[in-house]
Amino acid sequence: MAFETKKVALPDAAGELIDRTAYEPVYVQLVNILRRQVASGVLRPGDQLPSEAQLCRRYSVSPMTVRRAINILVDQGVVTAEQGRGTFIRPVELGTASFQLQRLQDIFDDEPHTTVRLLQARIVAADERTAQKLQLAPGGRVIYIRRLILARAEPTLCHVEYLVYDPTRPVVEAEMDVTSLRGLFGGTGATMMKHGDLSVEATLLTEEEADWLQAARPAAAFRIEHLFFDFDDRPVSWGWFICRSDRLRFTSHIGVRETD
Amino acid sequence: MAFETKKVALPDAAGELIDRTAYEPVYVQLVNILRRQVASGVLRPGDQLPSEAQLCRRYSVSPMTVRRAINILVDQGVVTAEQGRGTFIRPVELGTASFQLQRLQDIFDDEPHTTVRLLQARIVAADERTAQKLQLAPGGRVIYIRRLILARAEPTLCHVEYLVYDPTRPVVEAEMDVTSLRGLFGGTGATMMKHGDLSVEATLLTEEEADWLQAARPAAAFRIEHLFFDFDDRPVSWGWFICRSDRLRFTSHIGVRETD
DNA sequence: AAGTGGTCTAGACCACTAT
DNA sequence: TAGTGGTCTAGACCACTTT
Repeated sequence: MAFETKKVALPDAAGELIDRTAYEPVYVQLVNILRRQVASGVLRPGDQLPSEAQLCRRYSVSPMTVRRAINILVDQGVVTAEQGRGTFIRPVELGTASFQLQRLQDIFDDEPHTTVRLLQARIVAADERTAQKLQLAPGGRVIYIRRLILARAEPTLCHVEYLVYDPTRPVVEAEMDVTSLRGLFGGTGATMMKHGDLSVEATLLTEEEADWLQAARPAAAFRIEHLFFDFDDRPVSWGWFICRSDRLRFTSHIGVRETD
Repeated sequence: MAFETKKVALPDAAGELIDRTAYEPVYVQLVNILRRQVASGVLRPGDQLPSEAQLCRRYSVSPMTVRRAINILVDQGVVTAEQGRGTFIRPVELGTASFQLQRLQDIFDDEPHTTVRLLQARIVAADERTAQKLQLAPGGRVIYIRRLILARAEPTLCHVEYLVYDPTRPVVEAEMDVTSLRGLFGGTGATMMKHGDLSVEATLLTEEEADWLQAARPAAAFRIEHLFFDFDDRPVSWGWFICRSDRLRFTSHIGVRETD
């Protein structure tokens, strides 16, 4: 039984050839051939790949093309290449899993079904924590903004943001399009940020937040904090999103599937 | 004033050359030169990079080497290349942020300071949800394991796991090294898993969990669920980690710094 | 000494976009 | 038509590991 499946699997995987007439580039075909061998179990963690010279002959491609394919597999975390020794299939590791914040962005980008409601917006003196984050003198002025984001009419996200208030900085005006998150994270706003730091925590909803998000307390939520800097590396925006956990889930996959 | 900084910045960034005697490969040097131009603001979102031919002449390198450098910048999300048009600096986007589960793995890997305490381990009949996840007939047998992980003597993580109980599968014995998480996620265990699915949620601690983690209720925590498959694509392990949010934080960065 | 991966060259040809 | 990125070749030379 086990023998039968092997008899079928091996020639299939080992017998693949490059199709020079195909739309897919050769190096992509080679990546997929090797990925399939890992995904099907022909190649297992710890196994050594054929050497680059062997792969050149086996698939009738030039060394550079083989190297390109292998570099991609290295980037994808499928194999590790060790100079002088060889290239080996990597075992699956829990730590390699990664979660994309794209899931949050998707909510904003689902335009016709997403609306932003302005809850508060006013100029205030920064408290100690805010002043420290935005590198302001204590009591410096900031724009305090509180937004509620509704996805398909369901309250989904709270957003609290503190913006440096400085009339000489043009960024302020762009940000003041307060009922559009795209202003901040999609279009023009993004081009005014050089970089930013982000962190994700689990937190309890406050009474106020639960009220806005129409959730019963106690309830757990994601807290996604952000700190953005302009092109002079000065902080311009500090704040956080609060998102009900049942409205946002981060998923990931480790190990090799046929294709990505 | 603004003119002065420009006078200093431009020749600095534009005047860099490749050092052929350096230990760093040429393509890495070129990546870093271009990254510095983005990080310093010489190149801004939307700006077009010099063409590949221009870069070849400018830095006296071959086309393949320039292409390699640019491909790396594309992979890093710094630029986008559009055939026939040119290569352009990408604006910073929130959605590109990614969080690595390595932060969790680090806790396990900090060996001398991490201990695993077995709370429960027994063979039980799978409930409906477990049977569905592990693709078992209702009432099929599973090994139920509950562990507490202490990092530097502090209770940090709970782990609940259901393993398919099948004496014909060798994986079971390897897993039964119940007081070592490395068995599952570091060494031998990992080589028996072909792939797995993971998800992260925010959740409330149950009474039992709060007790074990020595936390006051109500408290928020991360819930990291996992489902692992063997080389025949059969599920072998389903479970989840519960981690106090104050003991685990996921951080990320978007935009370009001098180097990664 | 033989075999491995790592870098780099100097082109060629193609597909696409703009003018 | 000119300029752009995209692919691919057939080598060369180097650094490293193993035998």
